[in-house]
Amino acid sequence: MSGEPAAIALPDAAQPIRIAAGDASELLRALPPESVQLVVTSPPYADQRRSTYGGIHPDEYVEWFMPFAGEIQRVLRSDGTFILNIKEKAVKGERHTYVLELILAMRRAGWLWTEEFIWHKKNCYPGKWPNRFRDSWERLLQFNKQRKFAMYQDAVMAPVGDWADGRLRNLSATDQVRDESRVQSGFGKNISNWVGRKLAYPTNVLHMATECGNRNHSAAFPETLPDWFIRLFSAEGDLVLDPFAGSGSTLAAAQALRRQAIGIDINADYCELMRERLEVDERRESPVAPLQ
Amino acid sequence: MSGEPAAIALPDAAQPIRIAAGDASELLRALPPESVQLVVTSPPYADQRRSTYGGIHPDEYVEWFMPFAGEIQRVLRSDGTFILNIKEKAVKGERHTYVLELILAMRRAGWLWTEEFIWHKKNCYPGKWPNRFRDSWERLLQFNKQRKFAMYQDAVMAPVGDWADGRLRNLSATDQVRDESRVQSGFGKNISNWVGRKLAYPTNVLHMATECGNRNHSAAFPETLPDWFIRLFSAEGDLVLDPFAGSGSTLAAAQALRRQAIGIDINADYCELMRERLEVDERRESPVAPLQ
DNA sequence: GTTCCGCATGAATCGATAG
DNA sequence: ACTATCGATTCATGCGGAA
Repeated sequence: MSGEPAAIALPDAAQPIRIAAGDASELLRALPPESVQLVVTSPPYADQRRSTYGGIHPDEYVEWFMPFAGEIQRVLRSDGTFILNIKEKAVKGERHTYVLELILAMRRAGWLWTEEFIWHKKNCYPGKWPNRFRDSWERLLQFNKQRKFAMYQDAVMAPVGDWADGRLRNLSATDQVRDESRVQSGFGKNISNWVGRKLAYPTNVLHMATECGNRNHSAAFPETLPDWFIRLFSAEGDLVLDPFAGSGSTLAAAQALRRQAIGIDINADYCELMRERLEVDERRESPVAPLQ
Repeated sequence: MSGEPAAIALPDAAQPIRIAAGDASELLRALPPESVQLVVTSPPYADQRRSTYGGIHPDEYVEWFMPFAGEIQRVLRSDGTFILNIKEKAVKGERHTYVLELILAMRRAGWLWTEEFIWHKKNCYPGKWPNRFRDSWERLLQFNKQRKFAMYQDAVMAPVGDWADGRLRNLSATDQVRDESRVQSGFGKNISNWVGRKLAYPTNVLHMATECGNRNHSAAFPETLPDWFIRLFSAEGDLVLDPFAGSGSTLAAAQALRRQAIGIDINADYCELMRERLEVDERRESPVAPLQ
């Protein structure tokens, strides 16, 4: 909890991951312009997580967010990408419009709204209401500064079809279905399982379960999500930024993929948890070796 | 092609399906207010289908659409629902904002934007672009006049979960996966397969393949889609409206579910095809019996 | 080592109740 | 009237413990 850096510095080979506690719209001013290749973030949703964050009223959400967008625009490279995970909540029986307003405000500020990916959450929150089903999807908004941006489509190709053609390994029904869902989603870590399978490009719908084993953070999004976007929109050594780093999933994915990364969170305790998770010690020249 | 009715009349028991050729914003004036329980429609997309429809420029889409919305608002019952299938196209590398603007305009006109369902198209159109993946989803916007509306949630419950708990029947891998996908989608026709399974409410993400054998219509959406919404938001005998009826999928689903229905399309040839598909003869008291 | 079962746990939402 | 808090509802997932 001690020794929080007062400002952020650019990562380097010796210290590829930097973590800072504070307000991203202020801390980012220390970064040079056009220094970040990719921003992947999931800001606090409106009126959610009140206990840990301030809690932003839906009607004030756009006004609250745009200063962050402004600094992100400044530090983002011209061929860089900004991925924003967000979903409007239901207010008085209606979906609130602040996300729509946010997209329009971003365009007025000069951003291009390139694409909207759908994150289909297979294990969404349960519940039953007289006028509504469970909400099982969120938006992943892609913004860019230019029409041409860096995109590495081959890095996210996924195997197709073979789960149904008899070459499937002899698994339990549960594992077979899980295997199938992994294939459908386009996510999976064990590349060796994919040898000999035909690869295809994914679509703009991503199937992923939310993270259950929450690492002392109320809203971790699964590491496979930033992993996918980091592979798609950056190369090794590129700098990735998450201005609302939370539990550090984006940083962990960036670290595993050998990208440099900066994580910022208003909550100093979360920053400390992230440093532990990533084994980052900002006081040293290089990451601390695992203790055991 | 002869004998097009000049106006639409309310369906009745003898003639539960009515089809009219013309501009829905004009023809609907013949209907009494608060007479329709559910509207399910997929209007021409912006700048698409220019050969068959007029082709609406994205920048003028909201202005073009709102007169239809106005008449729909008039004829819709106060506890009725309006389901609008739409998706913005990419223009100059960006997603166009006319759908967002449309939602805001609908709210200004007094509609409640109750929910946004996602239609995940499993077999979306193939293709590859340097800066974009295949678009495999569309919006299904739900609008209402009041916070309280008719909703029959039990009518769309689907079996769940059992693939994971060991009670699964001893099926081949392919059948198991197919079974699972049917469960996920919440759609399925063979009710007998569901006996003894636990039912659960679906979510707001619908998994459906697009219709392949398009019936001489450039953008048929699958009949299972209107089928689902008709079961969810109407009861037997209720009146369903599709002001952009196209190939008649909404009418066919309504007919099969014993709802009354009105279909309107600007294209008289499509109306004739619909009458053939549904075996509707507006000149008689009752539907014509199949010829063979 | 596997497989199976039970259980806690969520970026939720509505309606009622209380201030 | 308007806002804040609480209880009830519900299900996919991952974990631990047991067979």
